[in-house]
Amino acid sequence: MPYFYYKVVPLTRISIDHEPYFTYKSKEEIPWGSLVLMPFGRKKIKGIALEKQEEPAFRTREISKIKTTSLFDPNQLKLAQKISDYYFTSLGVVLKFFAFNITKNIPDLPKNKLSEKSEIELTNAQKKVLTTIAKNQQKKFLVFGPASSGKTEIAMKIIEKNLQRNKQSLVVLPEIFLSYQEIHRYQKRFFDKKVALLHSQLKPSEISAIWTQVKSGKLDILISTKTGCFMPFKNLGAIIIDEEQDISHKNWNQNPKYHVEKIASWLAKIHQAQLVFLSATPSIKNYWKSQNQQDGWELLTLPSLKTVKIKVVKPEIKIINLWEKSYQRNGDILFCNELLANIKATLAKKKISLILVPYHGKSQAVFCENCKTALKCPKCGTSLVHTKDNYQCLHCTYKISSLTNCPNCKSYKLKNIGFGTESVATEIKKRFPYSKVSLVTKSNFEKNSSRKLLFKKIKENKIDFLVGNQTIAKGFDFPNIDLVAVLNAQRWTGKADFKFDERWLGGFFQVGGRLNRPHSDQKGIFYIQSFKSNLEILTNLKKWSWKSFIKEETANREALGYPPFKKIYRLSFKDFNKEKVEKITDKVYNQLQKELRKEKIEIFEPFYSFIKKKGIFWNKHILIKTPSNQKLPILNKVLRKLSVSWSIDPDPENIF
DNA sequence: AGCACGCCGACT
DNA sequence: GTCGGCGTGCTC
Repeated sequence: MPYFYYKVVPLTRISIDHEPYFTYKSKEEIPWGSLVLMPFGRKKIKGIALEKQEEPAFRTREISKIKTTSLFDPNQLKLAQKISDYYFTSLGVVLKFFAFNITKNIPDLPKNKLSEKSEIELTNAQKKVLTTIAKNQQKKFLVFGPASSGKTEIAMKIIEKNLQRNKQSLVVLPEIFLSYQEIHRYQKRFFDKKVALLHSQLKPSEISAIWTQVKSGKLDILISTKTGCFMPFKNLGAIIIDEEQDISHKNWNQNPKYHVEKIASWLAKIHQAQLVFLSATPSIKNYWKSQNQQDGWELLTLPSLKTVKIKVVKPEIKIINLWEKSYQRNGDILFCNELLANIKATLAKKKISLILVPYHGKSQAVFCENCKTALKCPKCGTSLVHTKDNYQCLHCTYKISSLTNCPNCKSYKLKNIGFGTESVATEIKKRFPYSKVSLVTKSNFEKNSSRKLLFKKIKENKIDFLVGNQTIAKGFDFPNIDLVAVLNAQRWTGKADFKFDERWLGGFFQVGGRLNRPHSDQKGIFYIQSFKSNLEILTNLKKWSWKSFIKEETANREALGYPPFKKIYRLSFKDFNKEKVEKITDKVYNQLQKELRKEKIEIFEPFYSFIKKKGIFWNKHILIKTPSNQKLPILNKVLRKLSVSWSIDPDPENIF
């Protein structure tokens, strides 16, 4: 029986300098883009079969099984190719992100039960923004507007236009479990359309249902995290990226270290789709690019709605320097007197106080009074966190019973230093015994049932205090939260990373934006307690002006040679053998210096990552700085030659 | 991830 | 010369 020969991409890590295609034979004909199983080396792995080939001169092996026919379409391959080139990751590894697990029995999409079509009349500013977007289909738009300035309304209007043209829309949100209230708005508005929600907690059959409808073009709107970009859109008309600055738009923990901004721009180009980014606190880089109309970016600014009809007042912002206050405190370092008084007043009004604490668990660290050391993770060397029932490492899976003695000197004199979310909740309960305190953790917020219960309680005013980590603050958008307090804000300072201030201050703007929602009678107060004296950048917060911070910070970036003024590459190498890590990173550093000496390229000596040893791995980085907006084919060539054990991030979000 | 191959140092 | 250790590159 004659064989058919196919070009196949094995879904595995292959040197990026090597051709990603291999030729396999098959007795059956295979449709383009099918997921197959085949032998590769001594293992059996998955691959994507592409075009038919002539019989080659070399030996070929046989495809063992066809798993899913036509799992990929040519547009997806085109996008994967782009990602592979830009992020120095082999095509096979990139294609894994597109290889959704499609089940045999595909259910129908769940019906949308909501049905309130609430349309708001647009302001002139919103109308102007919409006409500009409609006129320039090729551009990347950054819509910059403060909280409650009507950015979502812009997104919904764009989606509506695309529905009329029979085109699909993709809405990308950061961490979906923190965006439930936003998702609700889309579902309500488009109750009579096919809207699907894609996230990591769905069952394979549910993902298959979405995948099928995206591919057939039946699905109108896909609301998703960044993974939504890998779906097989039939006729994509618009991509909306909400909370453009959010860190979860970056795939930081695995290769390729992609950012949704890049993926979305390529996807938009392939489909000739509109591309719009929304933010109240845009990233320095993208704001600068849009302001200067670089790389196809365009800036659109929305004024606050207060200038129009809905009155939105900025929250009252109080910044407390705890050093100045500490001499007048009555043994109280958790809340200063002024904050305590306001908490009491909020409680009396039956409104909610949202208390944000930088540490998880019961303390900042666990300290042994006998040998005077803090309990450390034996694998990572970082402080262990005391939670409900154990001491655990936040960087790996290490945990020990909290009933233990000191692993160092066997003493039982273990003491909690400072406070964490759990101890603050306990303390509030102690001081206000009749109040209802709710401890919000990522895990109880991620669970659908517990989140719904919590939201219900909040709406019914059955909660007085919400206590949690700052990262969960953006999940709360309720009119009855009257006070927000950030305790020990200085915890977040001190790391000299280039995006540090942007993240730190941006977090406060987002938290503050939860107060004084439109149509509410909130008289929100926003407290920030801090021990640090570097409070200068907080003046921007007092002014409630992200724009003035951007101006300051852009000047810093330019002076210090950071993005967007310089481009940074971060090369990382990890291994369980410390000597090997040091030897190899030194060798590559010298090699890079030799090969790139003549170019306008700065190479920085290898240095250990912020967490020197993560689990069993030692981790070292090499930084490369180049002029931005300049193609450097030589650098590209050199980086492509690095061995597969290196990880390359061409736009790192942090350096250490 | 595991294996072949090739370069280089040590040794009968 | 030859054995073997290890680093590098390949896997249709």
